[in-house]
Amino acid sequence: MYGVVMSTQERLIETTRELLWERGYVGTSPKAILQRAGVGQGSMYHHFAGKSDLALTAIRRTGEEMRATVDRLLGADGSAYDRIAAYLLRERDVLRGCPVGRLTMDPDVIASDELRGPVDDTIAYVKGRLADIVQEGVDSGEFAAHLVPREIAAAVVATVQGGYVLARASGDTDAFDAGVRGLLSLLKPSPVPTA
Amino acid sequence: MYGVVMSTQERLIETTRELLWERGYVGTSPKAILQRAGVGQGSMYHHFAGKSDLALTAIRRTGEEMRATVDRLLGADGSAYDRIAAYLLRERDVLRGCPVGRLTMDPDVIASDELRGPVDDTIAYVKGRLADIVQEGVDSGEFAAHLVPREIAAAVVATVQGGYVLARASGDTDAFDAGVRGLLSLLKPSPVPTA
DNA sequence: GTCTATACTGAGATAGAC
DNA sequence: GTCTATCTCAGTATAGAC
Repeated sequence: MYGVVMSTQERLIETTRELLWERGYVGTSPKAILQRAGVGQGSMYHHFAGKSDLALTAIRRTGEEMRATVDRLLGADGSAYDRIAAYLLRERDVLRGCPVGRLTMDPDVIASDELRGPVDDTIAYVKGRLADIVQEGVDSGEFAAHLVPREIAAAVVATVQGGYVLARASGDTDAFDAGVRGLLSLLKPSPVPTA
Repeated sequence: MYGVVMSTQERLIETTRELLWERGYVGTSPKAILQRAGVGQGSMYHHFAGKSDLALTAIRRTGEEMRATVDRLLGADGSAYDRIAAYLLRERDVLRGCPVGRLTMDPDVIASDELRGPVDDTIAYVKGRLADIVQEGVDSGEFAAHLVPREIAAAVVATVQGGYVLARASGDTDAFDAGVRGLLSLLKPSPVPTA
């Protein structure tokens, strides 16, 4: 990506993705986007209808990227536990938070069905994929039969999203890691005493 | 609280608490506060140095309130599991999110050690109290000995904070409840086969 | 203490030249 | 397509009257 010459339109989208991640929708002004992208006002209003239209394009792309990442992590080999652990333990820039989840705290995003749409879809997709894995684990006997896949999946995604909150509150990534380790310790299939 | 006559200063603080909860720090303007409080500009700058000073006062109070709530829930009778469940299952206005946790997504709050301070302190306090309960549960044999109290506490708080994200993304409180139930199903002490 | 008036910058969008 | 005016209103704060 770096060093690649991007079209003006691409630069606007990528810059908007960065700023939405850093500052959210309310905290991101068209002027800030244009300055960072090194583009004039006219270009933005030529390619996009306005701030919300540009943001929608950026959010959709970020959502697509996240699905691809999740597919890669959860589609790998290994037990159900291993794949869930891979999702939880993946390298992250923890203090930056989640580029999708953070938008749920944005009042203007939540107030707009159009902007909230891709956020909702992306998170629902991740939960669904995780629920599939948990179901596999239950079916194979790896996980206890009483576990409800969509509930475990929700807990897993919530731990990640909440982990960002803990880490950003303290300014320390350890808080994120602690939560993840706690969940994994609860999820770990105990070696069944077959005696 | 309702119907009680509040001083102008009190009205400013309470209104700011509301708006910070609804819209965050970046999304809350002094003008919006003044209009909702029905107060003129002068009063605000008489009692407070500016937006950040007023916000700091409001955040501190919200943090105190949260500690009191947590003390009440975790100080009740019952097993460790029961008290943690009480915390997780307490009545909440889920779609509003957490008035403290949401501030961690606010770039201006995170950029200011002064504003982030009470947010960090409050969340650390909740984690600490929960860790105490988990430690009790481990000591009494209610929880497995390999569980690390501060990790389980982090997972519990993260599930709540992340649950808000899931619920707000979908516009449905069920997503929050699912995550909480998932975590509780993992945490539930299995009836030990004493045979 | 509280109010209104004023000031200045930024947010968000439009108009029109090149 | 991209740029630079220009416009209107909101954000944040100060000044000074009552």
